[in-house]
Amino acid sequence: MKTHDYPGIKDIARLAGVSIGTVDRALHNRGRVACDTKRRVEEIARQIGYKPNLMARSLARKSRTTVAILVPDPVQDEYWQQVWSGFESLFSISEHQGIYVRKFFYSLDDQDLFSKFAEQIINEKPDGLIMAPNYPDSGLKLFKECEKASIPVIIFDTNLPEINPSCFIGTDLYQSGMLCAQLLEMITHRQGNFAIFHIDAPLSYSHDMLEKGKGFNDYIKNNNSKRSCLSFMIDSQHNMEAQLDAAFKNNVAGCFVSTSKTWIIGEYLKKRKHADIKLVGFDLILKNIELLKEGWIDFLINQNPQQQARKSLNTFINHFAFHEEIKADEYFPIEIITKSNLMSV
Amino acid sequence: MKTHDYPGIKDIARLAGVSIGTVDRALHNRGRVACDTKRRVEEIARQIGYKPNLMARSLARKSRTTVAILVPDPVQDEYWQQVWSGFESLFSISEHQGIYVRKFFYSLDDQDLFSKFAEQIINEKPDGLIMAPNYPDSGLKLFKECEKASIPVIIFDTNLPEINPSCFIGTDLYQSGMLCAQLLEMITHRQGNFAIFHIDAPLSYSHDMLEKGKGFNDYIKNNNSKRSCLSFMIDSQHNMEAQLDAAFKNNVAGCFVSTSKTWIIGEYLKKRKHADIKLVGFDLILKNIELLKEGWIDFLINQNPQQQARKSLNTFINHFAFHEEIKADEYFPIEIITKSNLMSV
DNA sequence: TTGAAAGCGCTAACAA
DNA sequence: TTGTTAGCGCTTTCAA
Repeated sequence: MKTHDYPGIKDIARLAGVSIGTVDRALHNRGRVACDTKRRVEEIARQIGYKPNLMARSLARKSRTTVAILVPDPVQDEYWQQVWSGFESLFSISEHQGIYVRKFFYSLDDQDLFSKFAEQIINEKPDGLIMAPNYPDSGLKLFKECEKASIPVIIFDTNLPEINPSCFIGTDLYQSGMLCAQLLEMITHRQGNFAIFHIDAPLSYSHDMLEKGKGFNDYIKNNNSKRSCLSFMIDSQHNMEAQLDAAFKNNVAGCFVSTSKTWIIGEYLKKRKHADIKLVGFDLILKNIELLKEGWIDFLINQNPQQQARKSLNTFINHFAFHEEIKADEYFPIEIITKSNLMSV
Repeated sequence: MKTHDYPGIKDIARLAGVSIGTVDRALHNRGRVACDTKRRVEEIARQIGYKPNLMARSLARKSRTTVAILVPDPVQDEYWQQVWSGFESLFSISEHQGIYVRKFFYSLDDQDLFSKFAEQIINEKPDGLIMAPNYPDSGLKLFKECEKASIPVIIFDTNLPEINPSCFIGTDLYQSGMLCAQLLEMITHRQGNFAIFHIDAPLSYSHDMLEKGKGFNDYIKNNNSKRSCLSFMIDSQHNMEAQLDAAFKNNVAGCFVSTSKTWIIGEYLKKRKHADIKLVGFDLILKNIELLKEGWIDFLINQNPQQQARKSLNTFINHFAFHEEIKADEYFPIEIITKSNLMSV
């Protein structure tokens, strides 16, 4: 370890012939500094290439920051589990920077809980909020109240289109629908139609599904495909097989599932031995991975839940600890996963 | 900002009835502490959930760390430019943590320079080294000397198979060859052979190319494809078109290029209007991206140069600043890029 | 408008 | 084996 010394506020003070207190005030526009000294100090700081030591700064400031995270309960499903593990992976670093996380887990079928937490968050006045607005109305309301309280908000996973500019971190749903269409088109050799399956659409997901479906449809329409797209809403709780049997009567050559429930169609294809029907869908959850390996699912789109989560929290770390600005929307790469690149994820 | 107070070393001292000096020694096994007090202090620390304040620690230690980075010159090509921009993106953070980077750029066709830098690095004794061992022999030698000097080394981008265990950060070349074969197989509808192109193989890249080619070949062999694989070494400087014309006489239905020079084949296909020949290759460089958009390249494999670089430097940041262990080999996800997910990267 | 000084939580040198 | 103390570079309060 070398002791590579950088100029500090003390050096500036010496060179400018003032005290460190004055330097501090001059550099931070805290007023009460003669215009003249201020200029001199700034000039010297620039000349010697002064960079504040941020560790010392936050030590001295003794500032502790709270970031609230409002997301679906990870015990509920694997996708949100992956999200949470992404957040967790940064907790040690964030705490080292004096940034503490307050978590709020709502249920995907309990809008009231979401609203209750929204209220609680407003009351607790955190320094930042990361939220997955699965309930767009309540989400929008919370966003606006945070705005009023000037609490920065990162919108996570699903965007709120009403807000502009916002800071969204997630994937472009429409685009990922297009991508699935392209892939399906590329790998489907035989003639036939494409089927879009929306499985078990709860209120809190319907927006996502439709957006993806739209992307899929538009790609097919705009790329002079000879195929038609048929959409099916499937309720996996009641008579699912009958619903699927009916759907597959339409000469289906390729399927697109708009959610992680891709495995439901995969298992159906396996059971019915439809080896020549292609299937693409979403998310690297265990059941999907299994079917991908076996060849019943051809492509999975990975929305990169861990990384999205890390990026979100990291944005706040950089903001609060390093005073970087929070940039506007950041769309995440849409990852294509197939048998051969699965293990590398 | 709230002032959420955490227990510190002072609290432990008070509770244990000793001085903070003793607590410090007890917690850091610096010896010279009665076995008894040590246990007591540790117990109390555990009970009150003591976590050291790392900012204060590094401030007090005043330790400055140097990490050497030995990579090809970014002005030479776009791929290494992307790598370097990945490193750069962490410089502000790393400096905040007292970690300073010393850079060494060698040329891809100048082994001597690599060796010269290797020597220089050994002399300067940095606290860590990140190197892309494009010249395996010299690279291996440097690695061993660092080992002797107990300087941790991260092997970047290309692995040195002789070293085990090492800390490699990059993609699995063999696996990415397999992936390309799978993709090509999926999208090639018509009959015909697959051509593997190794373009302008300098000494410093041949290992990579061969490894990818092997993966490609093995996939085709082991997945009862009816196709054969033909390998071609192309020298783009002399009579390239003739070489390619000769190659394409072999009823080629799909092409695989083992490097970023995929665009060379793409441009050839475009010129000869071979719209029905599929093409997959590597790296998101501008010329490739253009041809991907136009449809002359079907898939590109992204080795994620920026992210690999970030990960490498980040590993050292976590090591030196947060005292995390450096984990063994870390293979990076192999990203599949096609027209529809291109902009999201 | 300025300077002096205390202290953030920890390390490390020195004294006891 | 232990306690004391002087910093690390910066912020902030108080007095001048």
